[in-house]
Amino acid sequence: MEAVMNLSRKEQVIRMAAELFREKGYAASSMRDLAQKLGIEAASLYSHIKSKEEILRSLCFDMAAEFRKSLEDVEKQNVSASEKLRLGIIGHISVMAKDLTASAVFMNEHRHLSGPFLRDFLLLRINYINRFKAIIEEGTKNGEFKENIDTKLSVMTLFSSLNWMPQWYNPDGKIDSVNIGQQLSDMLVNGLKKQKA
Amino acid sequence: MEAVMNLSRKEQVIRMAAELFREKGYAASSMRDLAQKLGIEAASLYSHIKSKEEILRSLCFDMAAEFRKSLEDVEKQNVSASEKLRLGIIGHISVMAKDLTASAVFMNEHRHLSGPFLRDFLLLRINYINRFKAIIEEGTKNGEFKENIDTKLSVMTLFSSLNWMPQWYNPDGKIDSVNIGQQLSDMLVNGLKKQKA
DNA sequence: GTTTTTAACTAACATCTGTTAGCCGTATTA
DNA sequence: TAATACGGCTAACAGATGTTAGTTAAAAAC
Repeated sequence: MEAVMNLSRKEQVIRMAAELFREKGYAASSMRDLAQKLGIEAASLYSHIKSKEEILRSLCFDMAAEFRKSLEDVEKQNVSASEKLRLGIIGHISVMAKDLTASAVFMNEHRHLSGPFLRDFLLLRINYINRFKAIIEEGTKNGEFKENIDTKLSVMTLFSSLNWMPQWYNPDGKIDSVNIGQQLSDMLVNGLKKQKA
Repeated sequence: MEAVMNLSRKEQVIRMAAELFREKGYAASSMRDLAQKLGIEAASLYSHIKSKEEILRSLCFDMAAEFRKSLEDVEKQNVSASEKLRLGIIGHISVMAKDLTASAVFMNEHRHLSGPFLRDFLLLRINYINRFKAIIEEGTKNGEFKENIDTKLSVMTLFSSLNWMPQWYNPDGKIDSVNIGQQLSDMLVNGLKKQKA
């Protein structure tokens, strides 16, 4: 149970760091800034974390794991491509909505990961994207979507929309995350779907 | 005429800075890094620019001006809302394609502008977005688009897609910028357009 | 051919950076 | 009650940061 308390305080540090990184960016955030937000001295942070980058790593890879998990659940389902896409979008947005701050860091600050960690992160990311791409391709092959679609453009458009949400979405507003996922997928899918002219 | 040469060298500095800021981010880019890219000493940079932030300012505000100009040309035209949207999208992408590096900086690094400059920038930006929003609203009012659209979501989706382009678009690839704008607007507009069921 | 401009240099500044070492009070555990 | 771990502290480091001052060689303008 010491471990629990330890984690609890450590996660408090990480959460504050996430807020800071989101506001000012990773590189512009100093350990002294972070310490001040917590009301302690900079050196005291190192009782809880090993380095500044360790914080970024845990933020990025924890989010990546949640995104992955969410998509895996969707892939198991035996439904049409457009339905899979819809569920994938809603899942992604739900994961983001659970921690918008970490999501913003995940997507804006990951490039400050060093060397092999950055590499690993990018591999996870491209894998995730490719699995969405596969869903779209499945839809074009079985006739759900238009045949002359540029898959890369489509999937990048989808991802752009998803990834910028933390920048403008207000979780206290009138529109909740499932609703927003629903509308977004409607908007994109109906743009992709072959129309019965 | 001295001014011309001066500008020419100054712009060389700014261009290199744009590349650096894009790769590493503004905060993580040092003046010594920049100097090294140019083969000179850090202090020598100050013969050409007043400060690090001045570089960022000129990058951000120059791009903002070009976006604005492009949209103004479109607004003058007397065409349908969906056509205006199409032209606006193509215009935006064309401006970006003319300088993808500066575009990436414009959109990822503007937050490091200080105080009043950041404020001015954000005002320009929201104005630009609102003018796109107005086009979409025009379309919903005159029956071109579905009535039950969430305008904010739509315009944010559009912007996300546009703004992330510099991250993945390869200008040497097979698909040119007008083509991409065409496809993107097709994808979005046909998602918005009322469908003759 | 003298003056001016351009574009670079060296040296140095004050401050900020991430991080380590070693110490100490308080609360939990044995 | 003694031992341990938690969470903080101060002091300090070695290096990086943006920027200024003053200088100088070469090129352009007069």
